Amino acid sequence: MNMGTSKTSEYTEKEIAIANYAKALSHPARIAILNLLVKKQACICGDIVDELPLSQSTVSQHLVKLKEAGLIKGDIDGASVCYCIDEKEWKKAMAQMGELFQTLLTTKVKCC
Amino acid sequence: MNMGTSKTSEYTEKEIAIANYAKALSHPARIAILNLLVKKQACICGDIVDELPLSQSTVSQHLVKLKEAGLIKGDIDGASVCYCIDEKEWKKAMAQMGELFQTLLTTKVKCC
DNA sequence: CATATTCATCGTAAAATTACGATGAATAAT
DNA sequence: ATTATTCATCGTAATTTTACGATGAATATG
Repeated sequence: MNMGTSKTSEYTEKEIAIANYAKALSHPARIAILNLLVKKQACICGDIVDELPLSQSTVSQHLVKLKEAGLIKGDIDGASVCYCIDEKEWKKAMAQMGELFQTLLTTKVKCC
Repeated sequence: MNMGTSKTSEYTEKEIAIANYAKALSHPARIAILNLLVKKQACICGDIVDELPLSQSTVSQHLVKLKEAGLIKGDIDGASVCYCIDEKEWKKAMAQMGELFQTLLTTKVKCC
């Protein structure tokens, strides 16, 4: 029995990509950082630390995760660093997530 | 110095809500489950296990997390359970996440 | 040059997440 | 009634995440 077994051994690229973006957004501190970057309408740096209930090193780690996910970029500007939304990458991210959202929103569910 | 200290001791409700939704989506298995629920256009149950590279108990745990986040619902149907997208809750979730996305997309960043 | 500021990184500890097998409860089938 | 199927939960181990202080590199300021 069980001839047509189709247990996948991996996930699709898309699934992994979306999960990674979601992971980058899965902590309130990182959402707060993104909001700060927009609200201040300027590339703040250590100011982020002042606005969050976290130490400098912890904030730095969150910034690394946002950078790794490609959601923000940080340019060195003298002694300080200028962080801001990476518009181009952000759009790519949102396009991928939006695709999933749209599918789930528009597909008519007819059960339960 | 530092008179106007405004280090927040907490995050906003919105930040926490968005982070929670993102956390629910932060694992490829859970993205795959959502896609399966849509693709099959029917409330599958243990079939999910056959399609994923995970054990039954692990899949069950992922389903719990999706349920806790309010993204899916599961109705008991005899011996099996019928899972499907919770349309109403899903729309609420997407509205909240979409709000953040829109803000970050439309706000003109003028730095870096 | 000496000192201060800004930020990243290292080491470490605590907590959360992920995954599995084993077990059990509930319903269905024989 | 017995047996099989479906799913949740428990216990546990391995890994990842979160957070902090300490330290260090780089630039700016005195």
